[in-house]
Amino acid sequence: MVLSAENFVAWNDFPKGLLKVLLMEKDESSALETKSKLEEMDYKVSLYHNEEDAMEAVSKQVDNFHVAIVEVTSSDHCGSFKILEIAQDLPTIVISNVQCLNTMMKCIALGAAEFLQKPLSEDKLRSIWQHAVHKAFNAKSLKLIKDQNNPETTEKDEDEAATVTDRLSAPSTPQLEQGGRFQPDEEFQETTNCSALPCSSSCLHSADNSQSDSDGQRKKKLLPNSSSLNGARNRRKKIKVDWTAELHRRFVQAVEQLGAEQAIPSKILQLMQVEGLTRHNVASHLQKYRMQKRHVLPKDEDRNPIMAYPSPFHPHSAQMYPVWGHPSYHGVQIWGTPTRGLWHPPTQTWPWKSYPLVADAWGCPVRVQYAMSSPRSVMGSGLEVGGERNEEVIDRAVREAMSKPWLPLPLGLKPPSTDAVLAELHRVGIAGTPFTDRRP
DNA sequence: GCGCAAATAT
DNA sequence: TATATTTGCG
Repeated sequence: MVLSAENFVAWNDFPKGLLKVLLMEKDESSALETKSKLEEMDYKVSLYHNEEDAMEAVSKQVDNFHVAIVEVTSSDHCGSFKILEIAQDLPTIVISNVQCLNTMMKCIALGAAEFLQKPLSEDKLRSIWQHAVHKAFNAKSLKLIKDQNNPETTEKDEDEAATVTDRLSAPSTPQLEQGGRFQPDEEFQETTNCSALPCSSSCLHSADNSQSDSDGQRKKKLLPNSSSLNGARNRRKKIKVDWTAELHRRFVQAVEQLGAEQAIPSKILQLMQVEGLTRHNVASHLQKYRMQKRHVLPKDEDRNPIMAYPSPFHPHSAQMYPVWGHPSYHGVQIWGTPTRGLWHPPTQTWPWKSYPLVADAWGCPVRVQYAMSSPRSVMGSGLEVGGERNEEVIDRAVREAMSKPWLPLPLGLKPPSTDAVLAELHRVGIAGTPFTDRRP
C-alpha cells in the first residue's frame, strides 16, 4: 500500500542531519572525498574499504545505518552485489564508474535504491536521505501487505509483467524474490547486453532456479519500481484484509455505536480508525455482516425465548459458535442479546480458535476463544490493534460477566447449567422453579 | 458513496 | 468445491 495524503503522518523524530551512512568505497582517496562531502552535509559516515567489512557491519547492525552507499567496480562487483542481498532492509545506493546497463539494472533489481554514476556531485549525494524516509514509510505501509513472503500474492497481473527486461527485449521472466527483490537468473544476464563488463552468474549465488516452476506456470513478476521505468501505472492487486478478531471487534463496535441506520461504510471506517483499511474493505465486511444477521436472526427467533443463550443444554454445547455480535468484550466475542441471540453455524471459518479452559465465572467448565492472528499475515499484524494478552481478555470478560449479570455472556463463558442453578436455588432454600418441569 | 451481485481468490 | 473477499455496476 502506498501512503495516501490523508494518512501521512509527519515523522517527528526523523534524525535530521544525523543520518548514519555506511560508505563502502575501495579507493581511499576517492572514499575520503565522498566521505567529506557527505559529512559536509551532516551525514554521519562510516567508511569501509572492502566488502567484507562492510557486510559485517551491515549484518551485525553495528551502527544501525540509515543508508548504505556501496561502490561497484568493474573488477569485482560480486561483493557489492552480496551487500545488496544482505542489506535487504537498508536503503542501498550503488555508486560506480561502470556504465554497463546490465550492471545498473542488476543493482536495481537486487534492491539498490539508486545507481549513481561517478563522479559524485554534491547534488547527487544530498538527497540520499530520501531513501531512508522512503524506506521508513514504505516499511510502515508494508505492514499492511498481507503475505509479503509469498510473491504470488504481491503481483499477479500478467499484463503488468511487461518488465524492464521485456523492454530490453529479454524474453526471461524474472522472479521477485522474498521481500520484493528481484532475483536475476542466467537468462536475464545472457539476454541483457553488457559491453563493459563480464557478468558472472556466480555473483548471483542465491538465485535458486530449481524453484522456478517447471510446468510453465512460472509467474511473471514486476521488478520493484518497474512502473516508473516502463511508464505503466502501478496498479497492483488489492490486498486482502485479514479480519482478525480484534479488527472485527472494532468493526462491530463502530456498527453498534452508529446504529442500524447510520452504519454505513464511510462512517464505520471513520470510527474504526484503522490505518490502511479502506471504505471498500469495510463495505465488503458490512455486507457479509448484514447477510449473517439476516440469515441468522429468523432461526434465532424461533428459539425458545427462555433460552437466552444458545445451546447451554445442547449435548454439543462444548462446540463454540462464534458470532457477529457484541463489541463490549475486547477480543472475546459474546453471544447476542438475550432477546435476539445471534448464532453462527459452526461450519463457517472464523478468525477465532477454541481452546478448552478450566472454569468460568459460574464454576462451569467452559471453552474460551483466543484471538488468532494468522502468522503469515503481515496484513493481520498491521491491522491488529490493542493487542491484549489472552489471560487479560478472559479475566476481564469474566469480571465483566460477574459484575453485569444482566448482560449477555461473552462467548466462551457458558451460562450456569440448569442443574447448577437448581442446586444453587435449592441451597438458598428455593425448592423449584416453574421451568423445572420443562427441562429437556 | 451505497449496496447488491458477479467475479475471483483461497 | 465451498466460501470469503474483491470488484463492478446501477
